[in-house]
Amino acid sequence: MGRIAGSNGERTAALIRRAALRLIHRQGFAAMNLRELAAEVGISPASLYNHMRTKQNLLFDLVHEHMTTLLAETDAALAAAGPALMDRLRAFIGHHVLYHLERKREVYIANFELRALDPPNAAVILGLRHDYEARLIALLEEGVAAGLLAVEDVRVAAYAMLAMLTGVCTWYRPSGRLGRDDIVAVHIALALDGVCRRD
Amino acid sequence: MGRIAGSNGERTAALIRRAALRLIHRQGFAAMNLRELAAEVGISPASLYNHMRTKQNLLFDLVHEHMTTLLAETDAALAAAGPALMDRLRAFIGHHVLYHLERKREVYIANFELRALDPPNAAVILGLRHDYEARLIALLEEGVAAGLLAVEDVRVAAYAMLAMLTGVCTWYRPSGRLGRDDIVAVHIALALDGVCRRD
DNA sequence: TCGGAAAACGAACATATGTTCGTTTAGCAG
DNA sequence: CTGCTAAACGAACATATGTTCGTTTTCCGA
Repeated sequence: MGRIAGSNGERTAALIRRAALRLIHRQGFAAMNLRELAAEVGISPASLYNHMRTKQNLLFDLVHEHMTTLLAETDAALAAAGPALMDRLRAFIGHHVLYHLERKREVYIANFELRALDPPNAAVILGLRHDYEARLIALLEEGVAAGLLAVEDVRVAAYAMLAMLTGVCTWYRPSGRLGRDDIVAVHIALALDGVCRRD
Repeated sequence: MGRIAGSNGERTAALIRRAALRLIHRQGFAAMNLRELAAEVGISPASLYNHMRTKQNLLFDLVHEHMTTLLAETDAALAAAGPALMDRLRAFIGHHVLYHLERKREVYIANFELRALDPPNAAVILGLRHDYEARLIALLEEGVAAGLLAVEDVRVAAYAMLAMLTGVCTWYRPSGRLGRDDIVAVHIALALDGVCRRD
């Protein structure tokens, strides 16, 4: 059997990436085998190698694209927000939650399959993650300096906020009770004001 | 070669569990192979089966013991706190963070290796997790009813709080800059009051 | 139109991996 | 002391898995 009529490299590559995201998200990278991935795409295991170098490289590509997209979109959202610090902080939170609602598979994989990356690949991703965290840390520091925010430790606060905001990935279902805007609003309120009533 | 002088069933079983926690935490359950585990313990792969039924069962035992311990300790902490709602809420948060600092490997595994459990095993663990979440949801509902708390959605708020509080597992190092009590205090403040300054 | 690149396939390889089996030795109850 | 059980071992099995190879067929630029 040779090349199949109507086959198209770019389309097949996209199918592979989408199926890989599903499978890795459901079972984890180590538990996803390439025969299963190939079956999902509808090609033979050998054919996967027309579109990727190795299994490890496939994971790296998926995570790397996600991280660069996240960074670029975040900067765009910050630039689009008003100049006031609280507006930019709200923009950061809102964008983070929305992005994580829409691309929860990518986010989940990027967060929890870091250990499956080869050390050099992991270092690249950790660098990008560090850049992302730096955006929030800078906002918090600016807010504290301006007297708008009160946190005992900026770095820990940033990590805690990110953990909270990223948590939506683990339970969100598009068919759920709340709409996206509701979820965004709840998280902005929680991050800024906590659960206690303000009088 | 037969039984080794000084060998002891209970001690070996404990060594296996401890080594398994380390390896699963570092590499993930699917990526941990039993030859590596056996080498870490200092026995042969075949000998593992004197202390466990299957690899799957080992994971289930680890997660199950963690969840039942967490539930029992939480109830004890709540019972030991004062009767006022805010005292109990602070006790829940404080205990959660402390427990997660001290047993971050168990927590990480219980949260992120659920998908590696067989469906019947996973159902048991999900039930225990649901019980745990119910403790916090009940506290939040009581606080809202009493007018002490203000959250738009109790269930989402509980999930968000748990995600934030559990996040410490991903970055905490005992040798780090902050002591445990500092970290607990920061998280209680963040969960209750958020990052905004209160005047 | 025609030849090379692209994109698929079946088959196989080398290795990894969970598990079992038979055997052997140490500990301990009677 | 004796025999049963606990706890270890080496060896092997059956299967799974990432990857490569040679081949075949389609697409497309020259």
